[in-house]
Amino acid sequence: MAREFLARGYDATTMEHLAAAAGMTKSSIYHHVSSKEQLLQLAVSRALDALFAVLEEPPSTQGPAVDRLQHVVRRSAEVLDAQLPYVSLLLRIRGNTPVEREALDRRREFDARLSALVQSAIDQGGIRADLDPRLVTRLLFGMVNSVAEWYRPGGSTAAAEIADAVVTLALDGLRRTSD
Amino acid sequence: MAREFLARGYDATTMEHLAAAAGMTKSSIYHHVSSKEQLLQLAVSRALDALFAVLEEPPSTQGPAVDRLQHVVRRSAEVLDAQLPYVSLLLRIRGNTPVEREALDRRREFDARLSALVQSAIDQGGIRADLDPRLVTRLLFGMVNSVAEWYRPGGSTAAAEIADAVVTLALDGLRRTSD
DNA sequence: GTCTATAAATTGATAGAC
DNA sequence: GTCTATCAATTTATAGAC
Repeated sequence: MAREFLARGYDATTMEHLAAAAGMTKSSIYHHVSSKEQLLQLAVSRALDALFAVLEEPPSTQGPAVDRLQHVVRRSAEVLDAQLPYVSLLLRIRGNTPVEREALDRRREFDARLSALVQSAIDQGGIRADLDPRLVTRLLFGMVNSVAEWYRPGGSTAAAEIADAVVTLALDGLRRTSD
Repeated sequence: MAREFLARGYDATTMEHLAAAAGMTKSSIYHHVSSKEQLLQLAVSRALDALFAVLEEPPSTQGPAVDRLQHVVRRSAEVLDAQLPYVSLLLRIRGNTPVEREALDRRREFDARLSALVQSAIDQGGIRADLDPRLVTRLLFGMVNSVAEWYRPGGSTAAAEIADAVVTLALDGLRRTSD
């Protein structure tokens, strides 16, 4: 279901598309859900729940902020892998309807939590202080989220490799490492 | 026009929306263009032309690959600033129609050029060699492109500051710089 | 070039049988 | 729970006057 939205985008996916993919007719779908928008609601809630859960994991709540940040970055990439269609849907929301706007509100709350984490890491001297924390947060998780644009589970690139690359690139950069 | 698409997304923007924004009626628009999809065509072509132009600028074609890469990253961020609605539209294309698929083809060609540049930088020892070049390219320009999700010209963050932050973060990373 | 219709197709959703 | 209609609204696009 969310796979159909992933392929074409929410607006371009019709109930007819969903019905064909589910092997039933349009009207049968309405026996299970009340509207197309409710499907969107369910999907983005699933994504948001998974993302917020990362913030509650012990490694995200204990220890130096840099380590916690690193853990959140890595786990966010893994959530993207495990919940790809749902997270993609969330990332593409524009706020066109009440349901979308509520999802955007929750997402902004999540982003604020990330931003606070980056700020803590700076305050503790764990990461460089010469860049705007808000900007760093956006670029860092923009990089993580961009994975949703091309990653497909089961492809040639494993989720763990991606998570490692993101963390390495974000923390140490591309510059030739010593030598 | 492309601003309307930027706000709601292409599919969710109706000819009525465009007409209201342009201060005329729906039918008047059809005096200037032949279809809604032609508007998309014009917009994404503009974005692609601007991006490909960056690759032809002398600093992109001369000198060490790292420097050329750095220039392309910085200029791509600037194109995003100057052509935000058009580039956003391009980035959101899913390939639902022939026009969209053609745009995706051109974009893939652009991505291949970027990937070749990253490969050169690795070959010349300008950037670390322990990460997959294809993956690095995707993450690097995923970070650049993610700026389209939140950046609005005239806001508090200047285009130059963003371009600097992207280059710094990508090349040197977040880790506390010496000391 | 812009307007008022209006056509033609698509699409989200419902009614009611089985 | 799934089906066959079918509705009602939306929306892209056209016709033709001014």
